[in-house]
Amino acid sequence: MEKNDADFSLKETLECGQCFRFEKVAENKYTVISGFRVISVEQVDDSIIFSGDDIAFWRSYFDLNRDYSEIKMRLSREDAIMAEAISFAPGIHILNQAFFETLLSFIISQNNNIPRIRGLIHHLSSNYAQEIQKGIFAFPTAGELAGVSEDDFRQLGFGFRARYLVDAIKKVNEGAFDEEVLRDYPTPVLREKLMTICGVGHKVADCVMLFSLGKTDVFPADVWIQRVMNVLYSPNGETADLQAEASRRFGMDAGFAQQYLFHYGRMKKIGKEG
DNA sequence: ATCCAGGATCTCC
DNA sequence: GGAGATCATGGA
Repeated sequence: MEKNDADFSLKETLECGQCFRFEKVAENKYTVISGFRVISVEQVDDSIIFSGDDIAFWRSYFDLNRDYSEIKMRLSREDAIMAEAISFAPGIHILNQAFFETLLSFIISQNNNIPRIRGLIHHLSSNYAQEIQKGIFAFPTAGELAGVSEDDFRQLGFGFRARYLVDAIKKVNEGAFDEEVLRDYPTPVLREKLMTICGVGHKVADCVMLFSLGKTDVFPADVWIQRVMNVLYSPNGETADLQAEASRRFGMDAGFAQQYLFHYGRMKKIGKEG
C-alpha cells in the first residue's frame, strides 16, 4: 500500500530521537514496532510503502494526516534560525506513539544515552512481552509487568530507574492513567497528573504528552534544547525562563519546533566542545 | 581512569 | 524554594 507525502521523511522521523523501537533493514527501509503491532515500511521518493496490517493505525502513528507545510511556514516565516533547523531535516513528523510504552521509555531515558535506552527497552520486551513475529517482541502491557519487582528490574540493568518503573506500572494498573481520558485533560493539569508518578518530572511528562498524547504545544526541555536555545537564541546570556521563551516564540507549534531544534542541535553538536 | 548520557529526587539551607 | 550531590550502568 502506498501513500504520497512530500513533507514526510521516514528516515528523519524515526532517527531524530523521539522513538526507540525501530530497526533499519536497508536505506530508507525500517521495521517499526508499536505496542503489539509491527510493520515493515519503506520510503521511495515521496511514496511510503507499508507491508503489514493496520495501515490506518500506522498512518496515524506516522502523523501522515497532518499538514506540516503550514506548521513549517508559521515557524520559519520570521525566524531564520528555525528556518535553518527545519531545512536540516524538513521531513520530521511528530509520531503518535502508545501512551504506556512512551511513559516507560522516557522514564528509562533519564540520565541515559540513546543506544542504552534502546537496549533496556528491548530487555523489557523480550523478557515480559509476547513474541509477535520471529525475534520481534511487542511492548509489554501494564498487566504483563504487574508482577515484576524492583529487584527484577535492577537485575536487568535498569539501575535507579527500577523503582520508578514499578511505581508507574502500579499507578497505570490502578486505572489512574487511561489514555483516552488523559487526552481530554488540559496540558497543565495533565502534566501535574503525570508528575505524580515517581520518576516523572517536567521533561519526561512533556515528552509523554508530545509523543503520545497529542499535546503538540509542549516544549520538552532537555540538556540539548537548553544548549540550543542558549547558543542560537540567546547568545548574550542564558534564557531565564525557557518554557516562556518557547511559548512566546513558537506558540501552539512549540512541540514541532522542539523536535526540529533538538535534532538539528544534536547532529550539529551545538553547545558541545569539539 | 574519568566523564557523560533526551533527569529526577533527596538533602541540605 | 533554589543550589548541589547522588543515583546504576556501559560506552567513549
